[in-house]
Amino acid sequence: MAGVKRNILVTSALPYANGSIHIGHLVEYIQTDIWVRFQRLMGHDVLYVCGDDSHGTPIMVNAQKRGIDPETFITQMNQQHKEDFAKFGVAFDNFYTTHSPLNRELSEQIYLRVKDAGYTVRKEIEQFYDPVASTFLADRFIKGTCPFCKTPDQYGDGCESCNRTYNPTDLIDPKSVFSGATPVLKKSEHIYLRLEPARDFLVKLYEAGFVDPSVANKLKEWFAEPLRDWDISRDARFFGFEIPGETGKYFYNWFDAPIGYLASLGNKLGLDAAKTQKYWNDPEMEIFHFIGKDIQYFHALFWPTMLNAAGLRVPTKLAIHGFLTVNGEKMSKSRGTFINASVYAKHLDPQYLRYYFATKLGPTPEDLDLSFEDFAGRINGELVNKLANLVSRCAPMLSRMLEGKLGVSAADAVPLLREIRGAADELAAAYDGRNYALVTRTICTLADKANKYFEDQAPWKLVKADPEAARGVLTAALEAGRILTIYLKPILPDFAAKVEKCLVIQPLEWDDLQEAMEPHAIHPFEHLVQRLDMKLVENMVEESKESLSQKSDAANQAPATATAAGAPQPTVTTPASTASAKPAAPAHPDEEPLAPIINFDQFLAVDLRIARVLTAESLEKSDKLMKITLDVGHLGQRTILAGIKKAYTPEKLVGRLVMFCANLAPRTMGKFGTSEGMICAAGPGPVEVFVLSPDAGAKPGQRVH
RNA sequence: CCGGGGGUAGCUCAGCGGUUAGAGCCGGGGACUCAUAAUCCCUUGGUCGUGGGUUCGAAUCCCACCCCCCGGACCA
Repeated sequence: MAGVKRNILVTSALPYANGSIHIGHLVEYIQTDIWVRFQRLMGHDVLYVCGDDSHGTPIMVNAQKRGIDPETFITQMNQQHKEDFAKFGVAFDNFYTTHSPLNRELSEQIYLRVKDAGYTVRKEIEQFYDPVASTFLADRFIKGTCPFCKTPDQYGDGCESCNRTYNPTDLIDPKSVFSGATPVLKKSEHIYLRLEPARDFLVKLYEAGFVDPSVANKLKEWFAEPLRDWDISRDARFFGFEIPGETGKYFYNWFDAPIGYLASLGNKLGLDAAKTQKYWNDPEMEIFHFIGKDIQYFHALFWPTMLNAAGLRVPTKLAIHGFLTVNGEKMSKSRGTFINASVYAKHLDPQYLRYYFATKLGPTPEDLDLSFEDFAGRINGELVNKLANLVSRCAPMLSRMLEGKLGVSAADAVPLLREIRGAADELAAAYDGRNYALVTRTICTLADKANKYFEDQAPWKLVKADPEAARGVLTAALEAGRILTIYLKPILPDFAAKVEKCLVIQPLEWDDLQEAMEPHAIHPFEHLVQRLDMKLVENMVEESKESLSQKSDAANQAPATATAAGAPQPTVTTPASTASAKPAAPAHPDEEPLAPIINFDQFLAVDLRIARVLTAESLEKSDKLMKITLDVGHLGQRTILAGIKKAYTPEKLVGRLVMFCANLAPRTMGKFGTSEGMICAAGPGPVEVFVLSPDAGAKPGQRVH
């Protein structure tokens, strides 16, 4: 059955050591863990390694905020991550960190070979520089006034008040956080990884099954244009590894992060850098990376290019999953659906989530939804009522009425048991192909049949007339339960352990499904899973809402732009950009914080006016843009492009009075033209937008005071 | 607007060229009492997003359109 013994290295993406693990991340780790447990159950050799992505500016900043050094911070996060994963049964062979001597050595060696192979190029770019501290400044180390809302003291990558993102060059009155000096633009040389030389290699790789065909199609879109070089260096004041042969230059953390897979492997096996690479290169070993679709770029484009250029083998396959939504929407802190792993585990059995995700996971990178209603239905209706019930109704009866002794399966159960055993190959193929939804569906169908068999035989009646016949029925039903437990074991290891204990059998392997149990005595039954009470879900949601107010806990607040973003977080980078790991804030938070206090002069600086909408036109080629002309009385007419298309039709706007900002600098918006001001509206957008109007009597052109 | 995925019973989904379209849950009726009020039987419920086309035959292939989700552009 097991066939040839496989040697497999499996990884999950490295979570970023800047925030806690949440249920979005868990999709990936649970998916991977189930696959690993399945392969082991089949008797294959599997190493499952992972670790934290521990480098980068956000980590520096976060550590600084807490008044600790980055090393201490990432050590704490590493511990927390390990604990969280353990709660969910995610059984890594090793959970390491990219901030380790082995990873440094590997990164240096791989880099030097990539460089020697001609895959790097130096380019000069302009960047802010602190002339007093003599250091280049990453976005996070520049503060200034937000160019949009004028809030002072904002970081160089985005405003915490209005949540808009921008470049540090856009800031008004920028200052270095180190010296307070005004940064100057200074040229800096960055090192880039060239991708174009790897073009043919990559295309062939995709065609050879590196990814599933549906994914390959998407990847090939990138090849329509020349592949742009990837910036892999960061200038000093960076938490990471210095690039060999350079001064003040560090590896961008996305360069050393995937190398962390090798480091974790080598660390597990006690190998040095050279031996780790040799081990990695073993052609007999399969390598599977489980990742989210948000980091396809890195794993399908950069990573194979790096490996190939460095003379290392490329992984066998990328297993890509989609994002998690909760109740059909993105996880939301204010709704309490942004649920941290530790909070979940406090309220609910982690097995529920493993089972539920399994019922939803297929081989494609489709998004999956955690609907609480569906969740409770699955757990109670399938896991408890079907699966657990089968053992739960047999074992106690056997103990109470038949001395707890198993006999020989009743003859009339032969077709049932044959059918259940017959599903083994189909189930194994489904597991191997990551089609867990099919696995659970199939198992449930078989459990239904076993329950029906039990019902038809009515052993509770039979036991009075013919105890031995009843023993045969109970034995058969428990045999069915045992085989189904083998099938479920990768998903529900705890459940399986309890069944093994109750039936007094050795830890189950896939091959054990062939042979029936010998007659023997069983142990008293204990519940395999508790019924799920919706009240517990509500409690969990409540606590998740509360943690929103704990602003002090920066780790919990940190946007999950981890290497392993299992959550519906915005994609952080593009393949061509000089990607900085800046967290992209949601378009509008549900509850915007109060902006800092301004003085009267600052208020006066904003010239708000009343205007009448003359024309309004929805722009065809824009998702949300509307072109509006305003009559502003003595100030003449204005054309404004406003992002309110999803909320308003032209008819609803023409003729009405609105309030708008008249002294905002004109802004060119792509191909759509220039916007001369901004119409005032409230709401989180883009659908919920509410344009403001004055009471009757106001005239176009009047200023709002 | 561009790219990707999807629209099948109230809900979650399977089926992806071949008999009268399926499952689980939910609803309704009944049976049973071993079991975590679980189980078993019966049952209501669908113009398979819309309109064309190809075919002896289409939920399944092709074209157009509508709607939803995910990226992107753009916006905020």
